[in-house]
Amino acid sequence: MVAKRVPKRTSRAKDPERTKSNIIDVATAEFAERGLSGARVDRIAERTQTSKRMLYYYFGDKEGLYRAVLLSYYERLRSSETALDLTHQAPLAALRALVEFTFDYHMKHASIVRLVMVENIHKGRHVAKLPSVTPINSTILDSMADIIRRGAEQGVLRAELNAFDLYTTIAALCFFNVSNRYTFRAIFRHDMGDSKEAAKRRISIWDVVHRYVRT
Amino acid sequence: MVAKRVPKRTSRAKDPERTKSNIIDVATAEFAERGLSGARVDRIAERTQTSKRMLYYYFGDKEGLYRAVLLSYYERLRSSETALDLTHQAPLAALRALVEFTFDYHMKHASIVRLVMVENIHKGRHVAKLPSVTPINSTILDSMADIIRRGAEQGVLRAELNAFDLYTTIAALCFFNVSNRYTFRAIFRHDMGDSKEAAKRRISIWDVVHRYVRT
Amino acid sequence: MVAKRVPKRTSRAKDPERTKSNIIDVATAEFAERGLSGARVDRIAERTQTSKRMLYYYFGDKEGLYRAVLLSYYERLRSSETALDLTHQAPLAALRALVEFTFDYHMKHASIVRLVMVENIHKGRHVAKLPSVTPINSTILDSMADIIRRGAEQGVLRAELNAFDLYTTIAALCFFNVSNRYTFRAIFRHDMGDSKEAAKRRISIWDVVHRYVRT
Amino acid sequence: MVAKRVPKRTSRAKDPERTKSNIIDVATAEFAERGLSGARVDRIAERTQTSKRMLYYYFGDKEGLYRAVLLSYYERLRSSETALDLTHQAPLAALRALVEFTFDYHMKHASIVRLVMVENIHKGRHVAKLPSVTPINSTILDSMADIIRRGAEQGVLRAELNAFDLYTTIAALCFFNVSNRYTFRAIFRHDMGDSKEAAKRRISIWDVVHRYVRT
DNA sequence: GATGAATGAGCTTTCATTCAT
DNA sequence: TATGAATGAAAGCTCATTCAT
Repeated sequence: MVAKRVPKRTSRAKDPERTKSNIIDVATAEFAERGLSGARVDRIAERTQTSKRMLYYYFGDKEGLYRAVLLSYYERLRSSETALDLTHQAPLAALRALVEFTFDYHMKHASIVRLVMVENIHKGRHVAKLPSVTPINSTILDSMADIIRRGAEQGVLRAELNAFDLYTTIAALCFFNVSNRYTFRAIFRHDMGDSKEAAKRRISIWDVVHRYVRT
Repeated sequence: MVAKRVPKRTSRAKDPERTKSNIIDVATAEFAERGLSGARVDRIAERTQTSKRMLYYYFGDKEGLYRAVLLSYYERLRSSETALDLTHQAPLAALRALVEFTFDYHMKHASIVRLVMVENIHKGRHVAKLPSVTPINSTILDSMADIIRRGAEQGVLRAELNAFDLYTTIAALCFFNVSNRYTFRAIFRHDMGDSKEAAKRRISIWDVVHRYVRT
Repeated sequence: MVAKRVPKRTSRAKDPERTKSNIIDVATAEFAERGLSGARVDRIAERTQTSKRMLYYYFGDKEGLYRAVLLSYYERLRSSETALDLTHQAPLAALRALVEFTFDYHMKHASIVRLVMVENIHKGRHVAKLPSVTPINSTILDSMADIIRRGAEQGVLRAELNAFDLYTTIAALCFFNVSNRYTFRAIFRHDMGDSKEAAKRRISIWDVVHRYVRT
Repeated sequence: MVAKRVPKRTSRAKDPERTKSNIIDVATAEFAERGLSGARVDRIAERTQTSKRMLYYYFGDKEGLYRAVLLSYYERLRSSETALDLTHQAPLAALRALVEFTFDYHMKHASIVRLVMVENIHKGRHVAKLPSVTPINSTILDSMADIIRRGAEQGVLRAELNAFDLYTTIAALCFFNVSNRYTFRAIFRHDMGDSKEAAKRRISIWDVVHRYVRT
């Protein structure tokens, strides 16, 4: 009377790391595209090399998978920022590099912008559960502070500048270009995603920042 | 255990407009809080003065209700902006008024910011179906252009300024403060929603804009 | 992209009480047969006049349904016991009536015995959540005490008898005959469910009780 | 996030018997606690010194393990009963010893009582598959018959007593105290597991039996 | 013998929507 | 117009079991 469950085998590769990162990649796309509640576990599983069962095996539940996606994003962002190596450039050049990198990074990785939006819709409930995220990200503020200090010493940047405030300004200008693209297109018939428009906006943003920081 | 059939309605006021706006208010909160797929029709109906049936009666389906919510938002935003009456103020004063209004409006109506985020997650699919939205919103660009023209004439604003670009800058800076509040708090331990922080940021944003536009 | 869910109709009777009690009947059988975790919601739904969805509509979840089943059992047991009307019979006759009723009731309603076993396996976690059960059941102890008091006054029952203790004895003897039937059959090749065996046991149990209570 | 492959085994003692009895101990607890369908193979494996594979290696499947648990219980019960050595005691003393042993054994080994309940829920389907159980257990009936015969000869026990019937009475009274503990607690606010209550009940049960058997 | 990774079937639950009254 | 009852489809998740090493 107790139904025996006999799994049929299909024989697949046994590389946990590969399996996990494959799942995360697919999940990133789905969560970025549809949000947390809009995402479908089945759809993620389908596009994966593995079965749905493995999502649960490795990540516990849908939310656990979502959290893993968030973490993986922040880790990648940090690596990219670190690679910029701002400390060895002249203050203004470093700042410009940071602005342009930030702009380009957001434009290129739209799905990440979307993920951050999704997470804000959820009031940051899930990032808050990733303990490793804070230290990862505050390094960017250190870089910012370093640029300002050196710039002030050399007389090319205003000494009153605040690192967090300046970073917020840059982030806001770059993020918005991607985040609000669709409503802006609908409302103003202006496509911020168009590459020509984007190029102009990139220059414009540097202009805004430059005029704000210079002495 | 047997639920006796006791009508829960307190007011049987058959006022369609009242009923509809009540539904929209409740729905706005729900959609802003949970997004389109996270929102629950049952939850909306529960918090309404009416029954679930009415919700379908007036708005067709969940998406129709969501669209109605979006439209209602844009209409209210327009009214508020119109009330500013920028044309009769000196260019710089008008610009500052607009910046501060935009900042305050977003801060005060966080649920609207969230709604816009939700709509962008859905790639603007639903605003696009609201034909009346475009004309509603492009008036703000006209105001912007008017300020720039007058400012340039009076020599207080740079003539090269572009209306759309400038408005985007302002919108980005103000929107971001609300939209990315939660991830910033988790990542930088900085609460952009705190009123003291907000007051400082408000000044800072005007500073950014001012330095950008002045001659 | 948002899949519209359009229910197809089959047109069915609209009698909530009927629907609910139908579900409870079917569920009683399933839970008694397989226990809480062994029971299948699908199987219950299948044998019902309604759909699976209604189980959740009325009872919340599987456990809620199980609780409703338990409650319904205790309510029916109470009615039956009350119908005995022990107070108007002579003490010994009343006691014998109670013993025989208890024996017969357990024999006839084996599924209820099984339900009580299931609930004890779960350490009474679910009955504990049924607030109305205690008052329902303690009336039997009152009857018991009344019989003992009257019996002692009339000199036909020992005065030292304790109501709870005596009831436990009766319950134990009657319950066991049904509850442990299967292991006894396997171990002793004796079928306590056989009607001849049962008839003998019924007499025997009254004999045990009688010898215990008489002066 | 990457689980490094560190073997958790502390003792690699390849002692099959030891391994098997370890598994059975853990499984006994799980099956007694949750029943057959409520038990989780994963949970059992976790609490074992070995891996899940071994569990299948030695017992075939979940049901095989359950059967092994049942068998192990009946074997232990027989040893204990045999150790009582009732044949060399005076009839009444022997009977009392048996009653008190039975009571104490059930109280002490509640998990065994639960296991028997579980098995009865499953209608004895699994004990029935254990061929060795019948002979094991009928020895207790032989002892019973022996006591009655000797007691009747000596004029201290009623000659009409039936071994099976008497044993059933004793078993019922002792078993119930453990088996129905939780529902009784919920219903009558009486804890049959409390040691004071149990001591009183132990005396009471002997009283019941004694009055039943004496001449 | 021993272990982590993998599997498919099936389980409980939820959701937007519509019918009967 | 209004409302509780009802619905099918599908969503998230769990389970006993087996493979590769």
